[in-house]
Amino acid sequence: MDGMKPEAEAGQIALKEERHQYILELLGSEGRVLAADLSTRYKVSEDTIRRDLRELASSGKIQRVHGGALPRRAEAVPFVSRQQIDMESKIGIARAAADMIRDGQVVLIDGGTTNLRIASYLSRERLATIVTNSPPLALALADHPRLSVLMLGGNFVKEERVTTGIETIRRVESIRADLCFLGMCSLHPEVGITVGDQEEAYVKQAMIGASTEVVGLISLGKMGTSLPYLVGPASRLTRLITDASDEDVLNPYRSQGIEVTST
Amino acid sequence: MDGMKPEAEAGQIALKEERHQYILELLGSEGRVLAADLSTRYKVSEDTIRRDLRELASSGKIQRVHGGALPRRAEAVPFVSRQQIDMESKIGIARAAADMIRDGQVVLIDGGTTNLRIASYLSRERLATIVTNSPPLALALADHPRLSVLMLGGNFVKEERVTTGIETIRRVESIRADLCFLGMCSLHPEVGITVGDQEEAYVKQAMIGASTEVVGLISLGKMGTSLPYLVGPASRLTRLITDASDEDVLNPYRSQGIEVTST
DNA sequence: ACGATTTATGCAGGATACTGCCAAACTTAG
DNA sequence: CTAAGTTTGGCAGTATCCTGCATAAATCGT
Repeated sequence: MDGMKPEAEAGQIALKEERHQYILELLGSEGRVLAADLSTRYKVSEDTIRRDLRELASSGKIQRVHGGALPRRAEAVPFVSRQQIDMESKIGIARAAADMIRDGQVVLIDGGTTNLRIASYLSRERLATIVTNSPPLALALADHPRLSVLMLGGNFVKEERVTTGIETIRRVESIRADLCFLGMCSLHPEVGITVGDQEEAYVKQAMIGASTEVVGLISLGKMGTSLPYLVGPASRLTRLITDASDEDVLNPYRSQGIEVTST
Repeated sequence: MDGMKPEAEAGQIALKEERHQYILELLGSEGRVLAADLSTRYKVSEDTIRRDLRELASSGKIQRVHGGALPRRAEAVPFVSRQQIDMESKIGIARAAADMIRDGQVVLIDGGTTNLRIASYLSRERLATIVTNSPPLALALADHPRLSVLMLGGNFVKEERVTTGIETIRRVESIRADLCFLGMCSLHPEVGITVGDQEEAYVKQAMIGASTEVVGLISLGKMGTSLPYLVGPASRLTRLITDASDEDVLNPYRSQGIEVTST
């Protein structure tokens, strides 16, 4: 009532969007931000900063940690231990994906740790044909009583645990699938679907072409990022299953005609 | 701007996640880390470092050891298989088989639990091409640094964890291998090599035909038995590796011109 | 212009997380 | 075996976080 702008003088950041922008820049240059530090810097309470950070984190722009935030790093862990990362979200996504499969369908399933989890949530009553280039997935389905599993051969890429190459592609091209679950390394509304390996990109392209419906499974952390090799535009997906819930993140996909399921 | 690596501000690391990231990087570049060293480096107590290491270890990202930690490359997928059967004998057989492989060779390896063990005993220096219809074997080789792995596609037989069918056979027929390790379900000097599945029998036939040398791996308990589907006469084998040592059991094979290695 | 609805912010509290210290148990090396 | 170094689990202090609520600013509809 008294002073219109309590402390916000020239040079001080008073608006939320401005702070967000600035936090991102700072994160880019310093590699880390602390909640307490930001609070004194912008002359706002720590609660406000925390809200800012929470918001930025929920739209996937930063990685929130106790005490502040870090830039979202590309995971430097090419091991099996990726399975542990984001467990919670992957479970939700995988379960939603498993529920999409109907009796009698032919389903293409790509590699990746999220896709691997689909196996756990497939109803044991389900009768379908699963086609995959992921040996771990085939193994995970070995205990399922009614599924028929077709393993796609090819060169085995150790890091990703999938097969690739012309052999894999040829075989995929001779299939007509109802459904395809594509493992997403990264997805960006404008850039599209991208991966870190050229061979894998070709395989994914073939899978997209072979299937009526193409479903992308992607956790929040990978949205809005991109990698060197392009698979295709995001619009090649007919559906997106994700744990992201921020409308600003999801709407760009909806406007491209992609059905979005948020778990 | 170049020197913005974490090292530059090692004394100021305040966030847990930051330390974690840094520890992983350090582990990647130095090959090991010491708790006491990390403590002075980050200016936190050793207790905190130990907690960090414990946490990283429990999520599978590092291997905790007394005094510090090591990278965790050698750890493979948590196989939940029942390979306990005949452990002792299978280890000896698998080790002898692994020793047969030479640099530059193309090696066909069939499914089966004994064959799977070959992966563990393959020298990490060995440079060769492994062709297999066993997804578990391909996975077991994923941590090997120098091998090239070709996965044979086909219908996945859940009980045996191998691929079969015309697709598998066609692909095998287009290969010229130096060596072939055949998993033996049962072997009889007169009846020959037999298995419990027709499709598998065809695949094994193709493998025998595609390889210069054919090695049968068989534990004592399976010798002298037979199953419904014939792969071919015992004489199709050029070598037999077994834990049987009874001359009466082995001589019938020797007299067919088969080299016999008893472990 | 006015009140009503929405949005942003700050504050209080209870809950949670992180850290350092300590004692007991354990490991490693002589 | 002992001795030194290491690890673990419990404890307490502090910092950080979240929830709900109240206030202030901004937006909106009439």
